[in-house]
Formats: sequence, C-alpha cells, structure tokens
Amino acid sequence: MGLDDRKLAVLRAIVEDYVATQEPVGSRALVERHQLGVSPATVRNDMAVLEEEGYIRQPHTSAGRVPTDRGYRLFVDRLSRVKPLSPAERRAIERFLVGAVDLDDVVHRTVRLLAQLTRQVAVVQYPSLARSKVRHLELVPISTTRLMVVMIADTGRVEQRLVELPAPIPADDVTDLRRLVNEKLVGTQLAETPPLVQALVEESVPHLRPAMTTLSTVLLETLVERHEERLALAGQANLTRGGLLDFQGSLRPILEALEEEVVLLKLIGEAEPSTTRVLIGDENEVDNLRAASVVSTGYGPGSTIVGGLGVLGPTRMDYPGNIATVRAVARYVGELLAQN
Amino acid sequence: MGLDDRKLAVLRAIVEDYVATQEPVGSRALVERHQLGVSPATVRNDMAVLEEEGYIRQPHTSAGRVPTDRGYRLFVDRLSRVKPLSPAERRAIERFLVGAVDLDDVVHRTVRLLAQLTRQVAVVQYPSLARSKVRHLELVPISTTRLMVVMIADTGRVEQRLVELPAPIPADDVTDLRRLVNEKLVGTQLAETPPLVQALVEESVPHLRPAMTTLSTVLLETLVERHEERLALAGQANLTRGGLLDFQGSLRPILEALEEEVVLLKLIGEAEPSTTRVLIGDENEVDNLRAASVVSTGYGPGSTIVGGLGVLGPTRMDYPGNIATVRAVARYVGELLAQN
DNA sequence: ACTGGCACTCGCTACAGTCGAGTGCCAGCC
DNA sequence: GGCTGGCACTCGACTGTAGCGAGTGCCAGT
Repeated sequence: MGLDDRKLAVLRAIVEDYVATQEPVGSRALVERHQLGVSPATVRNDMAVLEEEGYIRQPHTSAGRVPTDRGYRLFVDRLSRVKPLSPAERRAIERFLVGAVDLDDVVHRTVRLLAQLTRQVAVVQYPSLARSKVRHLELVPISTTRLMVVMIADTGRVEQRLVELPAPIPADDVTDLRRLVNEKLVGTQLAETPPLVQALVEESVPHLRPAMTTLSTVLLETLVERHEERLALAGQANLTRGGLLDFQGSLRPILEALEEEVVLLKLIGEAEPSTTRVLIGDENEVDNLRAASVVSTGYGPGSTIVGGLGVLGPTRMDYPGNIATVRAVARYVGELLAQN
Repeated sequence: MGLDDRKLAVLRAIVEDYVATQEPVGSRALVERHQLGVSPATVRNDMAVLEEEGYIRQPHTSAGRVPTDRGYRLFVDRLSRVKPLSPAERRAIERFLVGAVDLDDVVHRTVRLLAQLTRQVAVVQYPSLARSKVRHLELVPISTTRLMVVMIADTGRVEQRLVELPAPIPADDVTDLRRLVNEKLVGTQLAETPPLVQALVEESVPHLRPAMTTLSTVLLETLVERHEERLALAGQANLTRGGLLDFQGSLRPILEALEEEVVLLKLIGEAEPSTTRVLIGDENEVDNLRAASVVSTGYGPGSTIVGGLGVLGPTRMDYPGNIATVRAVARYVGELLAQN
C-alpha cells in the first residue's frame, strides 16, 4: 500500500504522458521527459509496485504501461491540480455566451462551446423543471374546445402543450381559469405542485370543474411527470479523434448511450451543489459507457443548482483541463441566468 | 451505350447482392444466385461493358464488382420497384405515431421510428415556419419591461422569445399591442410577414410606438430570419453497422456534417411536392457526405408540404426499402397533422 | 451470340526471421 | 536499505516469401 511520493510522481508522469501521446509509456521515456532524478531501473521498480496495486497495467509484455481506471482515479483525486484557464479560453467563453437572447440560445451556445473547448462530447441539461418555480401560466384559446397551455418558469424555460377540452368553453371562463391557476401556482416549486393542482380542481366552481379537471391532468402529465427534462448535445464528431483506439475500437455503444436521454440525464443530472463530479470508465453504471469518462457539474444562478452540464470522452482524457473548463463554463452560465 | 435487358439484369443483380452481402460480387456467384440463364463467362462480358460505362468497378484486379454511384443511380431510376411495406411495418408505424400529444412529440416519435425501420440515421424537419401561417400571437408580461412573445403556428409549432422593452409598459398597453399584432398578423403566411410587421410600427399610435418597434424587431429576427428552422435527429448509432467498411473507414466527416443544421436542412428541406428525392454519394454537394446517400421527401397535411424528412446512410443501402419507408412515414405524419 | 477453357493477376493468409522497445532480476555500490 | 547499471528475456511490429484461390480477360469453338 505504501505509495511514497516518488511512486505517485511516477504515476502522475505516466498519466500525463499517456494522455498526451496516446501510447504506452516506458521507463526510459519517463525519466527523459520528467525530472524524476532517478534512473529507469528505479522507475521500473516503482512501476512494478504500481502495477501490483492496480494503478497501471501493461497491454502486453514488452510494452510500456498504461493507467488503469483506478490509476486515473488516484490521479484525479490526489495528483492533479485544476489547470487555470488560459486567457484565450476565458475570452472564448465570454464572447460565446454574450449575446444569447434566449434560454434556448444560451443552452445551445453553451453546449457548442463546451464541445469546442474540451474537444469532447458535451451535454447540457436544460434547467430542471422540478427545480424551477412557476413564473406565469398562460392559457391561449385556439378554438372553443382547444387551449394552449404555456408555462413560463423562473429559469426562463418555457413549456407548452395543447389541451383538448371536454366541452366548448366561453372566453370569460378561460379568463377565470387563467386567473385561478396563476393565483395558486405562480411562485411554487414545480416539484411540489401536484397537491396544489389537485386542490385547484376540488375548489373550482361547478361550471369550471370539467375544464379544470382536464387542464389539471395535462399540467400534471406534461409539466411534472413526463419529458420534464430536456438536454442538448454537441461534439459527437470528437469521438472519432484518437482514431478508434479509444473506446476499444467501437463507437457503437457510446453512440447508443448518447441517444438515450435518460442515461445522459443520470450522468450529468445528479449534481450535488458546487461539486465537479468525475466518473471514470468502470465507475460508470451504464455498461455502454464502460470505456468512457464523464466530467460534470451543476449550474444555476447564484449558489442554487437548476441543472447539470458536462463532457464525455475516452478515459484517456485531459482531466485537469476538462474539469477546469466545465467548471468555468458552468459558472458563466450561472451568472448569465442570474441576470434574468 | 447499348445496355440490353440482360446487362441491366446483371447490374440489378450486382446491386442487390452487394447491398445484401457487403462484398464485391463475382460472375460465378451471380449466375448461381440469380436466374440469368447464361454462363459466368457471358456475365463477365456484360460486366466488362458495364464497367466501361462506369456503372460498376473493381476494387482491385482480382476482386468482384461493386456498383458505382452511377450504377446505384441507374438502379434507383430504372431497375427497382418500390418495395411495398410489410404489414408488420405498417403496424409499427401506426402504433408508434398514435398517441402523440404534441407537435414535439410527433416529431420525436417520427424520427425514432424512421431510424428504427430503416436502420439508418433519420432526420425530421419541424414544420417550416416560412410555410406556416400565424394562428395566434400571445404577449405575456413577465415584468413591466419584459414581455414574452409566444407565436403559435397553424402547423402546431410554437416559438417563444423574450423581449426587453425600452421603457416600462402598463398592462393596458400590452392588451392593445396584443390586439394589434393579432389583427394584422393572424392568418398570414410567415414568409410574407415582414412588410406587415413594418406597417404595424408605422401605423401604431405614438405612445405605443417604442414598444412596437422593439417588438417588431424581435418578431422579424426570431420568427422569420433566425433559427427559424429546427430539426430532430436519431439513429446515429446505425452508422456503425457495417463495421466501418462503409464510409471508407471514417465516421468523422459524417458526424461533423450531422452537427451542421444548415447542411441537413439543405439535404432534406428542399422538398418538391410529392417527390421522393434520392441523393447518391457524389451527387451530394456537401463534401463530407460524398460517401453517403440520402433519401428524403416532404410531408404535410393533405397535399401541401410543410417540412421534410428523410434518412441518411451508406451509398450501399437498401434503396427500394428505404424509399418505401420514408414515403409511408411521411404520409402517416401528414395525416396526423391534418387531424389538427 | 454464347460457352468452356486457360493463363494471369493480385489480395489474403500463414510462416519465418529480424528488430527493438521494454521489462524483470541481480549483483554491486553508496 | 535504496538506487543503479547490466543483462537476458519477451513479445509485438514489421518484412519478405510462398502458396491459395477468387476472379478476371481473352480466345477458339460451337
């Protein structure tokens, strides 16, 4: 177990070199490129220990060493400092995000930006409805039996849904309905809406009852239960860098996983406040992503978290750099949202 | 130039076998698997002619023949009949699309369905705003200086955008604005809105003028000019079938092209009424897609076209099958929209 | 106009041999 | 005890050669 400082330095050097060159790294190359102050033979002994402990492995005899998932984990936890962003990167972030007119716009720009800066696949979750408050509910009559419900959340998110009413409804009643739902629901957290919606039905005057019932069903269905969470994706072409050496030769499982919104949400959605989460290879619960790593964090105005964002790439990725970028982007997005 | 019936039959056989097996097809295999009624030697002579004319080629001297883009073109134009869908497929389509509650829902289900049936990458364009009419414009006051503009199109599409007003505006004025824009714009084709919006500003009473000006800018910007067109994508994992033999070994360019919305819109958006368009390899103007084929068509309620949909895959694809599927799906979606 | 036969091409596979990067181990040194 | 230089060993990558077989092009014959 005893990993002295030099062994750790060796591991760090291996990870850095391997990430940079994509090739197994040998003892000679190591001492040449890093100031370890010892000979290759010594490094070999250290490597033997590191291998025994499961931090590195040899793809085959007579090859250099490659970090294992466990090795990356140790590297991330104890051996790397978050790389400060270059001024160029900071500028890129600002330039990219300034001028966004819309939540949609913000999300799209963000995901593209992340993909571009990290050269990985980027994922951005829209502000979670569950964590949003209702700012306004608008009912727009489309015909006498059809209503468009538009919900505007305080995060800027807008959801709409068509409602088919059981019977024609006069304009005045629509006004009443609008007033009622707004009185009750504006300002409430969406996660706690269900009982309130229920109450709305029960308290409503008889002639509004049928319409309100339908309306409440739709509200519950669409806004709370169903495709509640959305996300944006970019940079899938980045998966092909590294010439199929990453991902053990097949992009298939990765691409499949990326099409499953549920999977992605799990990956980046479970953000604890102000932590950056790093999932390395096997730590990932999704089988298809066993060859991939994910760096994610939460974002939101101020210190609250309304959604997650992150990047996905090969386990052989630049963790310090990506962590820094993900954090920085999340912070900027948060500021942007706060201005609203 | 003279391609007699048998030569055409040989070409058809080559295309069919190659699509099925993914391997260059030789003269012996051909006569064994098809009732051509002649010997391999004769087929060879025919092949020589077909090669000279540029319909097939040999990957290398002692290999079988493979269709060229030109060969596929001839096959699609003259040698194949559209395959009728199997009852199972029809049922799949119906089952998949029934129960869609929303335009978003319809589009998402459609794109997944297409990807699943054809086992290719599927693209569905949202009903084009340019081809939609305004059904309703809603202005929702968010604060005294902020307005949410919601536009509902007759195709079911809903777009919204936040407007920052130059000065606070009283609730009554919002009502006036709402009335004005609706009076002028409801029922008009979006493509022809700009002059009308212009007129709105000029005709409006002085105290509404500033607000109306800002509003009109946003209307023009967002609803007409900018990200006007949206689309949905699915089935990218299907690109990895055929083990990298298709696409000459690199998915890179394809994935890149798929991230460019503009490119995709060009591909599937330029739909002429009721035609199914097939673009084969080189015919494609996008360099990145020189190794791919696209089958696309327009869809819409009744005989009008409001958007395009299609699939993208290797030139070596099942054209008759995919054409049939794309058409069928487009027809079903059209019917679905017509019910609105 | 079609066919059978035949020589030829050339990619694929297997096999052997060489090279070299990299290791593990050991004896010696500080 | 920890570090080092030296050395034998392993094994993948690469090269060259040879045999095979699928497939072709051509030609003479029907």
